[in-house]
Amino acid sequence: MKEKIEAIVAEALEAIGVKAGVVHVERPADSSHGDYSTNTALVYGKKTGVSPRELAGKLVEKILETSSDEIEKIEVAGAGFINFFLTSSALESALEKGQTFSKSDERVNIEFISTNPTGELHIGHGRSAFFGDALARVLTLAGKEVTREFYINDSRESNQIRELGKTALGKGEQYKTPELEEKINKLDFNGMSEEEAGVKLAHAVQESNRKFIEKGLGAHFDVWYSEDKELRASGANEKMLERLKSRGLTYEKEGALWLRTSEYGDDEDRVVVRSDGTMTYFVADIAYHQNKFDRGFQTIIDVWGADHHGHVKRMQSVGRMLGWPKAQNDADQPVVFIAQMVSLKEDGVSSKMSKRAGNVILLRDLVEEFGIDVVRWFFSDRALNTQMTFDMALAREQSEKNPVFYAQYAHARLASIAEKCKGLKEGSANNFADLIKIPSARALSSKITEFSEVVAEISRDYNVHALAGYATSLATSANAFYRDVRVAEGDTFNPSALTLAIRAKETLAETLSLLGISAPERM
RNA sequence: GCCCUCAUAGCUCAACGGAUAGAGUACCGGUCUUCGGAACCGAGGAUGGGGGUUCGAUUCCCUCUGAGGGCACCA
Repeated sequence: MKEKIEAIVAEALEAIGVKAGVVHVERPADSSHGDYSTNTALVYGKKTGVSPRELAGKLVEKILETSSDEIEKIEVAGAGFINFFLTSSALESALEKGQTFSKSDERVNIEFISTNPTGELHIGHGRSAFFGDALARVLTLAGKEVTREFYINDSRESNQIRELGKTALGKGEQYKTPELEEKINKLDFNGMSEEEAGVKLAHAVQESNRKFIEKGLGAHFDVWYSEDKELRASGANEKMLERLKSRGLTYEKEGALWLRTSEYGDDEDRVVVRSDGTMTYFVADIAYHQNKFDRGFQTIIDVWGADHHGHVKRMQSVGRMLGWPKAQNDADQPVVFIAQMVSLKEDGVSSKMSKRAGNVILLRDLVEEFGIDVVRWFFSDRALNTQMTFDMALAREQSEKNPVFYAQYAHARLASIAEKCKGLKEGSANNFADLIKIPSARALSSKITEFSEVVAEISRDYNVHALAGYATSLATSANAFYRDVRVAEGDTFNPSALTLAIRAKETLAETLSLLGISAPERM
């Protein structure tokens, strides 16, 4: 419906001789401003030298010429806004139709979490984990072909694997935690080199992380990409290096080989081969992204932690260097999302989470204490770039009054009503048009039809946290409806009210499911 | 020193450059013979400072202050 209004406005704009550009139609916060509203006259008034209200008047006149049975009323309001009020039949058919998303042949690869196989996931990983997972769900629903990918930094030539190996052999302390020690004690590293021991231990760590991600977090991956196997052993790294060299993109300095990234937008050039002859991780990273394009993905999304933001520029300069295509919205590739840091608050004092200081909170512990639904909600209801502070005491205190329960409760209540109606007789006719004369019933209907718009918008702007906000407001609308309209009365039920209640329940469940959160029938 | 984020109500967070800046929580007051009260209704309470662009700025630009992160031949 929103697209339709946008088309109507754009058409009217053109009809009165204004060069059609982008037209924005939105849902006004205040329902007295209609179902949809547009600021088109304000935006184009200036360009055409006409006052916004005058232009709005002309547009409305034009729109009214081709009367639509979907629009009940159009009005010009405020500085020049045009407000649209839908007819009950338009609302009803939008409600029945549900969400429709046309299949797109856009192939999207989204890589997230990708923790090193040197330790467990901590709360900092929660952000990228839940953001990536929910985004993948949204994009899939929006019709895109999505591949979820996890990159395993397990190259036996990397320093971290060597360090891990040293620790395994008792020659080092790096990455040592009680959990890691437990793993070391269970494994046999007899006669192994540091490298071999590192690979073996990394494999064990990765395996338990994978289990936790799938079972504990409920996030699944289509591809677990092994750097050691796919890039090192396969020779892809070497091949990439040769390609860079042969195209004259590298040069030698101080015994090392440098890549000319600064000529493509980076702050400085980067080392690709150290003076000892080994390749840096950067080569693998380049080869990896090239491989994603080679596999046929048009959009490559990376979700990284804030500590990796410095890599964005160099990676995108490589994109320009190698001619990687732009993303659909003309963004540089790879498209990178940075999850801001999680800081801790203990006894009212903020502190940085640091492994050395021993104040790391594992994601596992959080899930065990609060349950996956609460944790998912907590990490998903705010924008990715907010620097969230995690107050353990506050989380504990608020877990019982967490907004996630509010949404789940509304769902359970609607489920209970639907269940109850199964044993009742259909009551006297009460059609939809009559039902939505009740403001809260109309508001709920409208809110339900907003679902597809929320999904469409997130698939464009990637603001996944809008889902939580939508779930809350849908629950609020459902509660208001519950207050005003009785679905079951005595031994009969109101058919159109029941239909509305069921649609609300389904939509709430679907929204929660996009967030990876359960929608219980009873609580 | 350079680069990236961020600064909104007591607290945790929202707001394609638009209409009276919204929620939750906390505090205060009210609803209630419950299709499930984990509910509903109401009140008070906010854009860090200073410039600029605009018909209009929380949003864009400059600057100051404050917070976090990054500036390796580690990943």
